[in-house]
Amino acid sequence: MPDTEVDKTSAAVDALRRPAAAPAGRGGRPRDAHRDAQIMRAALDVLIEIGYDRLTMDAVATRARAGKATLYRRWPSKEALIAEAALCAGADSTEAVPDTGSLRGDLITMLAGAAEHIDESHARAVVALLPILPGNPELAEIVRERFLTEWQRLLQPLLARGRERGEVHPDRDLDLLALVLPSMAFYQTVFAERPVDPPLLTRLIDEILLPLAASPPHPRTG
Amino acid sequence: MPDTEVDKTSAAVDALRRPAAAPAGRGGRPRDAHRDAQIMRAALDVLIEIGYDRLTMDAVATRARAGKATLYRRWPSKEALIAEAALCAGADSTEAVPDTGSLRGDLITMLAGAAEHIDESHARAVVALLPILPGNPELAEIVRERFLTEWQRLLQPLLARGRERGEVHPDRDLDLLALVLPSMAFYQTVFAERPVDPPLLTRLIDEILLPLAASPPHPRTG
DNA sequence: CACTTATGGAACACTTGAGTTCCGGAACTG
DNA sequence: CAGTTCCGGAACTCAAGTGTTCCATAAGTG
Repeated sequence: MPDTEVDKTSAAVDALRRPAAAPAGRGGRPRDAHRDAQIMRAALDVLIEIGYDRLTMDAVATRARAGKATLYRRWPSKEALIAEAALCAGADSTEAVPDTGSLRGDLITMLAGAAEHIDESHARAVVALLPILPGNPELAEIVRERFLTEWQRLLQPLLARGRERGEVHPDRDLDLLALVLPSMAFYQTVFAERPVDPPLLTRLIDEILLPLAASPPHPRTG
Repeated sequence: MPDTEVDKTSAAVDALRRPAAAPAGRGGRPRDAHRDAQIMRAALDVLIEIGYDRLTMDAVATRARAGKATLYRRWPSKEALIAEAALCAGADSTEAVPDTGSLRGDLITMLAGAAEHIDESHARAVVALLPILPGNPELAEIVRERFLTEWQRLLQPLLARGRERGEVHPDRDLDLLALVLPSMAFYQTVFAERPVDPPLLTRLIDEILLPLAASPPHPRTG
């Protein structure tokens, strides 16, 4: 898990883990930290392929070329491993806020640069995690908050600057605006099986977000 | 399952069922057809509360006040029962296409009249069903197609008429337009836990769909 | 070197839940 | 009436999968 994560998520991830390896200096084989990421990557792949219900720890261990005991030395349960794997699937962006001179340029630049963590597999991982959320309210809260805030944190600075430039109508609710792209992208991921690739995002920006941002609410022209 | 369903879904539902009860006339107690709907209602409730992973046939039977054998006389497996329950959760609307004289009026009237099947529990049921879709491509296809087409079938006639009235810009792609509301409603359901109630829908219509419909794509005013 | 900890693979324990069968009673036919 | 099918509740079967333990080997410390 990258160390730029918010405290709340770090605490949640800690709660998903077993006690750490033996401290250095006592002798003994050191724990290979790379294995954690490899195991989680394998877990995520299996999760996306066959879903949470059919996923077994045996399958994850085989995929990761690890012993099952290696998995259980790190995570106390299947649920904990899968939860952490899905939470870590999309790293936070450390992109600087672009300033291309136009809202369209900013949006396209930002989303191109942030392709890694709006990667479709993140959305699929979250979808695959949805079924266990009813039984785990803390995790549900973190997943929801994280998924909601990620896109919004990316989009709101751009929309705000667009408003200053006069590209976003002054009466526009930026919170609501920032929901449009993630909503449509997520819907595509879940239902349309259309890859959320740069051409699609560009189309959504051009045909949906930009015209909407520039228009006033409640046009009532009809 | 209402008999207005498309053939594909009916075939899919038939495939989810065990052979029917003994034909009438042979004597023996008749099967109570009301129990089917009651059992599925119970299944849906449990599904939404605790998710597919934790749902047990015992829990559904208890909730439905039925014997487990009663469930298995109708459905061959847990998966089949849950799949049919979720598919039937939202009945198709038989609403007439409203004509209020304005796109806004049409949208609000249609969505108010169709509240039953855009009920949030339908979306939650579909979400809860997502985990079994990777292992069941036919069902996945039906769920996706059905969920996609339902809102679109409702919205497209209204948008088309709006275009005739000059309320929808002639360059507007109606397929894409018809995706905006369902996308945002679904996102709210899954992540924001905000009830998709008439005030929210009205707000989405006023602040998102109507201004968007009236505006041309690619404004490039920035 | 002895001692320690981590590893993968295998064997193991056990419980949970899907699915099946049984049975007394209910609801039907001829 | 006898025979038939459905019902709910209970008992049952069994295997799959979670989670645990074992062990030879590997990778460290002092």
